[in-house]
Amino acid sequence: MSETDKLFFFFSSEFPFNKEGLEEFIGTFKNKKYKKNELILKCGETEKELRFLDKGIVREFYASSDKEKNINFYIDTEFITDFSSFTHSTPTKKFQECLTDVNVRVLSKHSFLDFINKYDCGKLFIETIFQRLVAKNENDEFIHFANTAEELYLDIMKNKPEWLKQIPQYHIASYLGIKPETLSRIRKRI
Amino acid sequence: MSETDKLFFFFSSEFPFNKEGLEEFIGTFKNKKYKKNELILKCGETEKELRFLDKGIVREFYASSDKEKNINFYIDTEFITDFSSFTHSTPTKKFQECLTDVNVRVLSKHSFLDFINKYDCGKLFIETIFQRLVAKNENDEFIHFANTAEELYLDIMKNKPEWLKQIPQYHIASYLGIKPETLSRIRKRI
DNA sequence: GGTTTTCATTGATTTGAGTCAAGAAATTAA
DNA sequence: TTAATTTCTTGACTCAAATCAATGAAAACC
Repeated sequence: MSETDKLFFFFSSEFPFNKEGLEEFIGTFKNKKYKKNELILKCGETEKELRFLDKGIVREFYASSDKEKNINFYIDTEFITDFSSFTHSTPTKKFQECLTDVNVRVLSKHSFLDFINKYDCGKLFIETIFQRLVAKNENDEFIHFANTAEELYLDIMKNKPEWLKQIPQYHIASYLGIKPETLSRIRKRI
Repeated sequence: MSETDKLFFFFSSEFPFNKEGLEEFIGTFKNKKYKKNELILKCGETEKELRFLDKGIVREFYASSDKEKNINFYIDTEFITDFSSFTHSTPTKKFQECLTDVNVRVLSKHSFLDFINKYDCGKLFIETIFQRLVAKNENDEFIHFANTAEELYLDIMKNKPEWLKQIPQYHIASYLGIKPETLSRIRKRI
């Protein structure tokens, strides 16, 4: 499937766009490439573009002077924009780093705002995004409350097997909030 | 200030309503009272009303068979609805319990939808709510990443002193993710 | 006002994850 | 293919928080 087709497929199945709006929308995206280990987004920056992951793996994490914590991994084609930063023009608190070479499709905020003004579905898109973010955050919060690190790991085995195939274990450990040595011991137990 | 005035003040300062819409909106709220220790919301229920806290203290928490974790306390006048559950008619994962006698003002979902259809500002209200929820969730997530339990407690001392005056320490401990004995020892250190 | 219950503190002990360090395995580079 | 680097595993030890248990303080109740 071409990159444009993937975007089209993603949008038409996931978002309430009409065909006319969707085709114009996708046509305005541009290609962008990153090398493994490059940072796509840095804490303190303000999002100035919509970014759709087309190929490769991205980890998202918090970092301070003495530590890091992974909060998500992106493998499938999906948006990897910090929508809060994008929508309110506020600095992000997150980093995004390429775990492989990465292709993304990007749309400048300017183009996006033009689009919003022209089509109702653009506004609906942003609404939908925020509602889903709330649902995801609350679900994650509950999952972390209800499960131990070991249970979370079993959950990843079941529901995100591609993570375990393609992401180093020390990154998974950070995502689970434990040290790599501890994850190694959990794996031995299982 | 009367209860209606509080609602009016809250909305007009916080949300982009026009005066006409706002007055009609507030007029349709009804009063409701809860006793200390009563549950306002139970995991598994679906929100069928907008709920505005007018007086009293509410704790919000997750619970499973063997444990609980507090995730928020509400003291000031503000909405205490699970908007995800309300908007999507999905069961909530949260509990809300009164730590004191409580007065709330409620609006049925039916009345709210009527309102949405009549006034643009109603739609904007829900949009704003979700955008703020995302911002709050992300901020909380970062705060918990960057700080130890002791630092979080110092932060509460500084920014939420009313919590420490009015909420039992074992509930604060649960909010911080530690045991009451540990919080007691942290307090001795400070 | 006195009693009962709840909440907070303190001490002694246990426990599970972190730390440190070494070596094995796997991946990448030459 | 071999060498170099990175990642994963394993063991010994440390430490911070949980647990267990008892007491003291405060609040709620009659």
